Amino acid sequence: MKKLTHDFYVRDTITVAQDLLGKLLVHRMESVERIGRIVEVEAYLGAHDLAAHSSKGITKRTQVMYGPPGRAYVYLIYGMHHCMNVVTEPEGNGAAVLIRALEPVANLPGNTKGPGLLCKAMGITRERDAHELTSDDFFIAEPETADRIGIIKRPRIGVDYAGDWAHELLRFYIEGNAFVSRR
DNA sequence: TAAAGGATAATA
DNA sequence: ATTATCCTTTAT
Repeated sequence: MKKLTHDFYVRDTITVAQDLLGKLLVHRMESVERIGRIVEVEAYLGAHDLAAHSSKGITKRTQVMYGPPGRAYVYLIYGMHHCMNVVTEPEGNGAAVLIRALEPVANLPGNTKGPGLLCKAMGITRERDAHELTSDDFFIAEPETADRIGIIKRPRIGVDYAGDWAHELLRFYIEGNAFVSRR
């Protein structure tokens, strides 16, 4: 399996977000290897993006987003669900890509349509916050066979409070895929 | 459509 | 220390 390296993540966030579609998210734990194909993502561009957590500046929570790219940013939302992001762009930009839905590939029980559900199925918790995605137990890889895919662009979900940023087309998903959370 | 639930960040 | 808020899900 071909693991994505630092060079992949350091690029422009929108580019990385769209390139992540079709890639494989791999999490190895307690001798099980869980694998899901990324079918839906959202781009969070940095401090100027009012919908991004990093727009509040550097805090204990957001310092991961401002750190080096290629790391996981995992947080708890609404007191009960975990969401996973991937930090992008050079250190200091505070940009990241939220993984919103997976298509099950291996050892993924239950629903993976939605950021909270996918983390539950993958076994991802805050213990994986700031974890290097170039590591051997938690990473993103290039699939063996990459078919050509169509990309649909839509406004992000759950960010109505972000003013004009709420309308930006920063949510991307694979056209026609049955595992996209909403359409 | 609304309630749940805990961490977070702002306020005091 | 207290409170408003939240990149969601589930159940009514």
